[in-house]
This record gives sequence, structure tokens and C-alpha cells, in this order.
Amino acid sequence: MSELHSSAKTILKSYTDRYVKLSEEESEALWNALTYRKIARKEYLLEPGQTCKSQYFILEGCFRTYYIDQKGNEQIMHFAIEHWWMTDYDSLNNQQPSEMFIQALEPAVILQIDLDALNNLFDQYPKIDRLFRIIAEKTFIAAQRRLQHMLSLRREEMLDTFQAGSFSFSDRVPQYMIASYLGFTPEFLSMIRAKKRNEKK
Amino acid sequence: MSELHSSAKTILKSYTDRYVKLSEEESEALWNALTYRKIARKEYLLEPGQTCKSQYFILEGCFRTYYIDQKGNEQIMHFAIEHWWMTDYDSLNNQQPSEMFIQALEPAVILQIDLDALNNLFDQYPKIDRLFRIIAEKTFIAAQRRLQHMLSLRREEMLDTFQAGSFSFSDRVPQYMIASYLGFTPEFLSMIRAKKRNEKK
DNA sequence: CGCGACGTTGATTTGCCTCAACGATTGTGG
DNA sequence: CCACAATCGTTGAGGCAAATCAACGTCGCG
Repeated sequence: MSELHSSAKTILKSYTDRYVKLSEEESEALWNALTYRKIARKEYLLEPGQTCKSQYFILEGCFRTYYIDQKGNEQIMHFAIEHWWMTDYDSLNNQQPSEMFIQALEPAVILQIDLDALNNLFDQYPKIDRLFRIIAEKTFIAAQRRLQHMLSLRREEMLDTFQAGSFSFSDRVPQYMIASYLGFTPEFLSMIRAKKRNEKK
Repeated sequence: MSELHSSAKTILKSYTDRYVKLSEEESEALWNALTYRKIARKEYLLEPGQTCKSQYFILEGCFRTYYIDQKGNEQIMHFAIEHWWMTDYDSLNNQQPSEMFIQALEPAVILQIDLDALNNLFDQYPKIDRLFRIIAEKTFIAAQRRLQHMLSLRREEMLDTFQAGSFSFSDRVPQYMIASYLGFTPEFLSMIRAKKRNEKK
């Protein structure tokens, strides 16, 4: 096993440890079901029309999930970085064509697990089923909080909250993507930033 | 066992069957962990400050989950009706004080399962763990779709989508709550309705 | 009956978008 | 290595969707 794989294994282990205690056997089974992949910048893991067949665990790099709305605008659903799982749950669970792009924003390294392999793991190792229950719950909670922000914060406050929560994050993606994620235009984001700059002086 | 309980049991069974095949023993264990409760109109299952300790399965009635935002407005996160599970995942999973009200909008009948009882079931019956994984995934997908609507639809289109998807639903809750759920004011909803009325003629 | 909850209507205001033009920076092929 | 194109951020003018505020009508209920 290469050094890279060995360190990946350690990272995955310390991730899963946060949620469930897997036995040696379970850990090993999970590891063996995963594929190690390098992804180029701007490469797509999923495109509209395709039916999503995997979940991805990010070892390195940064991704965005987005779709094109009726007006033809890119709309970013979420970002994902190191040690996050990502997928299109809707497409994966219902095995129907996705509307989403999942794209690498930086050269990336991921672990991929396919639906069938994952279902086999679920049947053999209930703890892994539980792990993914907990991940789904966490994912939902994050979506819920985002919804809450969108419902009660003005755009400017959303930016503050986003920057407070994702500090290291906002340097890695261009501003117009942050604007899209927060649900407003790049121009407006630019305006807010100018305003803040003046206030600080 | 009363007739009511017996019909409740049937309803629960046909619900779980949609996602996992539970053995007689598993079904029975789940059933025994649940408490049957009648809830009055306007009664609260959860209020801000309390730490959520249960999940609820609705047999009859209609609930709303909402919070009060900084400006003092009620903001409805979601509605729930017959044969839906509901809870405050954030408060329940992290065992921290909730910001939410969960309130019955009609006289209701529910099945309640407490966190400890549920965790015990998870340990004994992996299938039940799986059931709740699937529920969490479905719940996330619903939230995701709602987010998608909020990001790319204009208010009026959101109303159309909502009414198309929840027909029988919008007669059961006052309009101002629907407005809150969709993220706009009762006045604006009223205006849209007036407009549609005129267009039809 | 009278009060509170709910819906409606209209006037005014505002937050944010649209569109258009212009720097700055990065990257790429000749 | 330079020239030119893309990509990205900024600025400003004008417009629109939806909020706010205020007043009024109506229904159901204690």
C-alpha cells in the first residue's frame, strides 16, 4: 500500500471515529469498498442527466454542487471540502437523473463508494448503516440551518454569517460563487464589500 | 388493546413497510417503544429553551414547526401531517436547547418515541437503524428541494409550486402561515390571490 | 354582542436586480 | 516573452418585486 493510501486510511478512520466505533473488520470492509481517485481542477463528478451512483469523501480539494435554473443562472447548492461526504442524495436515493453538477474547484483527491457496494456494506455491517444515518442527519441539520438563515436574514447579514462560519473557506472560491451560494448577484456582493471597506476607515 | 391502538399499529406497519421489511419481532419492539398521545389544538410538543427528547409520528392532525426571528416575526420551518415523522433534529441530535416551537394546528393523535428508547432499538435492531437512516435521507431531500425553490423561484411561483404539491394541505392552515412558510408577508400573498382571481375571469 | 383573529387593499419605501461599462489579473498560444 | 483573450471584481444608473405601514371588512367564538 502506498503512503498516500495509508494516510488516507488514517484520515477516514479518524473521521468515522467521531460518529461510531467501528471494529477492525468493519473499518477494513469500508476501506476496501472505497476507490481512491485523483480529480483535476474543473473536472465533474456528476452532470445533469446522469444518475448519481456514488458517495464521495473528500481527502483534499474543494467542490461545488450547482444547477442551472430556469433563467439560465448557475445556482450553487453547496460547497464541500476536506473530510466531508458529498453526493446528490435525491438522484442517488431515488435512482433518477440528477439536475446537478458536482465540480472540483481545485485539484482534488477523493474516496468513492458506489451505491451497490454501500448497500452490501449496510447489509453486512449495521454499524456502517448507522454511520450513514448519522451523516444524513448532520447533513439535514446543516441544510436546515441554511434555510433558517435564508428565511430570516437580509443578504448582508447572510454574508456576515457565512464568513464567520467558513473563514478559511471564502479564500478558496471566487466571490461570484459565494454570491450564488448566498442567493444574490456578484454585483450586490461587491457593493456590500465596498460599503464595509468604507465603514472600517 | 383498544381499537384505536390497533389501527395505529396497522398504520405504522404500512408506513415502515415502504422503507424496510421488519420482522414480527422488530415491528413489535418498535411498537412497544412508542407512546400513544392525544394532543389538543394549539398545544406545544416543544418550545424554545427545551431540549428535544423525542421523535413524533403523526397519526392524525397537522403541526407546524416555527421560531421567532430577530425582528420578532414567526418564521415557519415546516408543516407536518398524518404519517410523517417530525422532531427538531438539531436539538435532538446535539442535545442542546431548541429554538423551535412545535405546535398542533388541529386536535391530533401521535406516537412518541424518546431518544433513549430509540437508541436502544438501534442497538438491538439494525433494521430500525436503517429505517431511520432512510427517513433522515428523505427528510434531507425534502429540505434540499425547498432550498432549491427558494433560491430560484419568485415568490409567486413558489406559491404555485406549493399549492400544486400540497393541495389538500393549504385548506388546513391559515393563509398567513403559508405566507410565513414560503418566506413572504400575508399582505403579499393576499395580493397574489387577488391577482389570480382577476386573471381567471 | 363585542372582541380578537384573519384576510384584504392601497400608498409608500426599500433591498436587491439588471444592464452596461470599465479595470485588473490570469492564462495561453503564437 | 509578449499580445490578446478570458475571467473576475467593481461601479453606477435605473427599475422592479416585495416589504412596510396603516386602515378597514368579516367572520367565528366566548
